Amino acid sequence: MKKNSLYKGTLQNIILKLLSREVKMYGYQITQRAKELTQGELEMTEGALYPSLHKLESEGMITSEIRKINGRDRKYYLLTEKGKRQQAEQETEMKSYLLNLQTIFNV
Amino acid sequence: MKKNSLYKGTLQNIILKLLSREVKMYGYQITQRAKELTQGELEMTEGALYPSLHKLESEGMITSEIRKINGRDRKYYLLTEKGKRQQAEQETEMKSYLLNLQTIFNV
DNA sequence: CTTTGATACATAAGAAAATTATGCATAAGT
DNA sequence: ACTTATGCATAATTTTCTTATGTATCAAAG
Repeated sequence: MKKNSLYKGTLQNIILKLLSREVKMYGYQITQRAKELTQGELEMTEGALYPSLHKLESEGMITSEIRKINGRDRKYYLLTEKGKRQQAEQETEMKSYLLNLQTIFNV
Repeated sequence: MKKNSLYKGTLQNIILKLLSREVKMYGYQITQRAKELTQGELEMTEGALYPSLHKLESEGMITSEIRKINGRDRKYYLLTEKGKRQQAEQETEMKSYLLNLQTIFNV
């Protein structure tokens, strides 16, 4: 992600979380959603996003389907059952991680 | 750090924060403090910690002084003025980062 | 009295995960 | 015609870790 290198290591977790809140999403949409939610602070780069999506798919966490929208192809991704379990697990870790950082930074 | 790869990218920030709360600290002490504050969840590895400290020193963010304690050498590190400014800046970024993740994960 | 675990620092090799750069293609606005 | 936004993809490089290894002191245990 651009701008703030703190996000390093959180990309996969964020992708799974965003997917868990929708039936399906496509790559570009994920970048825009992340940007909206963070007031423009989190700008996912394509070079990080797409390889990460491919990895998740190869691991069976998500599946894809291509739809032609307005004459253009979009590749939608959706969580598998395995991906849903993984997402729940990673969300637990994320919450613990956030609490730990709050402790260290006395927020 | 061991266990949870979410911490990737936060090491330098955490080191500076811990140093900002003490007059000085040595490497091993930093690992123990981090572990305490996170109930054992954050275990900094030496292979990540020491190179990071050396980098911070080479950048003028911290200085070091060796003290012989109980017949053994300890290398204490302390923030420079530049390091204090850097720490304050990074802490601001960290807080924004935490708020953004809380938004994404609706915590 | 020797071995183990904790303390203490350091570095090299390799892996993981990002950035940067590039490529292709369509649609909409100026 | 040109630029910006949309949309996906991959290669080269860099950053930042993990893992492994090395050195050394001290205390406790057997």
